[in-house]
Amino acid sequence: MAQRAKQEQPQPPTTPVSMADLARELGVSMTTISRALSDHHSIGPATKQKVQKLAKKLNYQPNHLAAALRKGKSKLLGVIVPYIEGRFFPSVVHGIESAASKAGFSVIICQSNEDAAHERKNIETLLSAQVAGILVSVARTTNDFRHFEKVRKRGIPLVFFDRTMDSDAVNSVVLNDWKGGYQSTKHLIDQGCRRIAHFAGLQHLNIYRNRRQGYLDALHDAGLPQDEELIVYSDMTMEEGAEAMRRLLALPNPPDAVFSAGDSSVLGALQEVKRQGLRVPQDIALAGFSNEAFTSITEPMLTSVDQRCEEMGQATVRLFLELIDSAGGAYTQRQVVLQPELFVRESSLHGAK
Amino acid sequence: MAQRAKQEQPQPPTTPVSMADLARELGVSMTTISRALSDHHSIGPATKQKVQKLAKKLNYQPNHLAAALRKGKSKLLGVIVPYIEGRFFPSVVHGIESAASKAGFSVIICQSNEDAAHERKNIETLLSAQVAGILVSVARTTNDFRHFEKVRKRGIPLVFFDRTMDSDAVNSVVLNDWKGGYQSTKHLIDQGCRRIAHFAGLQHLNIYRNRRQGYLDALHDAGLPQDEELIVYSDMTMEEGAEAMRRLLALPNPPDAVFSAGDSSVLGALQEVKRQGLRVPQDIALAGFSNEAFTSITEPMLTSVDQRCEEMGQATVRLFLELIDSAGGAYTQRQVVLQPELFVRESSLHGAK
DNA sequence: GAGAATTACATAAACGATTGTGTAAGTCTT
DNA sequence: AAGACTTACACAATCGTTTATGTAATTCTC
Repeated sequence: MAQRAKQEQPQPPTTPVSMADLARELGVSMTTISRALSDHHSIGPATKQKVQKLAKKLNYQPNHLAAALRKGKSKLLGVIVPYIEGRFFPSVVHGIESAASKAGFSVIICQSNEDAAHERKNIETLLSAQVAGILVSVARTTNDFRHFEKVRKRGIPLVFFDRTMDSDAVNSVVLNDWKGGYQSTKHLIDQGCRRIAHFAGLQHLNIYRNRRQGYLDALHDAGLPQDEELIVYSDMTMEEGAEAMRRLLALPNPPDAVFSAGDSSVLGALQEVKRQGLRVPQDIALAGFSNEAFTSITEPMLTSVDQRCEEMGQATVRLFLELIDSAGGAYTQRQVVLQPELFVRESSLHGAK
Repeated sequence: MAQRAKQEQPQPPTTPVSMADLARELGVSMTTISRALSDHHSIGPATKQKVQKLAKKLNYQPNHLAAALRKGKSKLLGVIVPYIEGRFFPSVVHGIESAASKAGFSVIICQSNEDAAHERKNIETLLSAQVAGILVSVARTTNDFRHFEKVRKRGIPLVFFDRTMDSDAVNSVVLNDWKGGYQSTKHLIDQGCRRIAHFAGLQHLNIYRNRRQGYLDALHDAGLPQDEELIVYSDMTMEEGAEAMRRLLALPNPPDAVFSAGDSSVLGALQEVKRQGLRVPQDIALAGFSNEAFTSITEPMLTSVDQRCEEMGQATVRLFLELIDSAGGAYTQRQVVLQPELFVRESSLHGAK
């Protein structure tokens, strides 16, 4: 049967040129092509020139998949975050992407949605994509860490950032959350506050546990009592912050300040305080954590601890790069700790009333 | 809690089991393994069972790279955004990742940093990673679109979202920005405003051009004059918003409202208005665009147009999936238009003064 | 019960790059 | 001038899948 002329085919997809094409064109072997392109010493400068010129001319695009398959390692970097919203994770991802891209890596993003099972799935996905490494901030619900063990067994660099495991046997990049809590609380004390409450997050996450400990230690160092009645545990949403504030203000002996481990909850608290006709910081001083964008547009502006989001992303990538460089010593585990920065704003400045 | 300080052996990385391993174990060919795992009809149910059971038992993880190499198409989806900050792009990416992941695709994120050259690089990177498709929101500086042409030539689905090309010959998912501008402006008119200014973005981007046109058309339909003096073009940062507001308020005949194509600039404007001792919305009503998180925590809260960020991400993935399904008709280009939603808040409500 | 269709599997060639090994020539050493 | 290097390249195996093409055995059709 005669084949009908395929007339107005909008354009058959052009297949990209391969190394074989270049080799044929120049009458040399594929070895030569491969080595010329990767600047191998065993290829003469003249040949290299020729090959590279032809590659430009034919617009040769290396197939990274093929290379990755052969070499067993791709130029892909897996990242798992609980979600991509708010200020923190988008900024960290921003930092990761920038640094990774500079080092020639592409990043694959996965969301765990704060779910441990989903996180396990993500690990599988990334492993079967043959990523060169995995950067992860663990989901809130993760309490079993065996899926991470598997990554290590495969010899693939694993770096935790921000939310990590309680172990020295991991690579991690974290903020000195303790210090953030300490500084913030000490600042409130310095402003004359004596009864400082704390909005605490879920205590199985290292970050919230450390912030709380910093708070407690600052109180202790100042000779102030530690009153569990003044610590409110929650997910620290705006609503929960407002609710917590209501509860605290109703105490017979209400606090004169709040240090919150999150910004949303302190925002809720601020609104509640204003709703009750009280003044910030005169009646109650406020300090938060995360330095969210909105902290500088509330009235009064909110004091908060900056988490160095972008630096954290970059540091995480740097650590990853170190790990693949030192293939031999890859089993030494390193912890990088970033220093927080306290941004003092109106909500805690008694002098600026 | 017991500290597991066990000295870790530098265990040699275990190599993952391959189909060959399964085949050897069962004494069948790799063909059988491959087909059993992909549920091919030519494999008997008993054999399928056996293979799948062994795969589970040995914890077989398919090497997607190899499959992708062979099939010429991977399960990777490339995404190029100008940056990952603020509300819009993180949310869209969030939507994209969720939808893609549901369809079995992993997403590779690239940032163009608003730079056309960088964007070209991103395209190369994604192509050589053999992605199955590319979703892109073009950089502000892009005015040459040839690099996108190359993607089409390769037969790889390309979908623009939000910021697109001026052409029907593309697949795109956009917001009805015109309508957002129109609704917003009409709302201000309905509130009694008669001299409405506009903060306009760079006019070579479709989104800002359309918002401006919506604004103009609403004025026209209401029989109001269009006064170029009241349109301020800028990058719409907070500072530029404040500056623009200053300029407008200094006019002999200042406006009684501002419709801004962005939220940051309207926030700057709000602060400037308050600084000058004027009241919002009584002296000047304000409306923005993007429905940023901060719009509901300013005082007064800011009216703004919601861009359906997450829906946009999901719709973009859906369109991509349609394209790869209908491999034949992949050349028909589709435009999906999402409808904006105006969130009316205090900054524009004269009745609620 | 002969031919067609279906079932159930195997063989082997891809996909596109990397790389250990082999082999000529040319250069250097002594 | 003989052995030791170095230079410059080719051969062919390899990474882990997919898949076109067999090839028997079984079942179905009329």
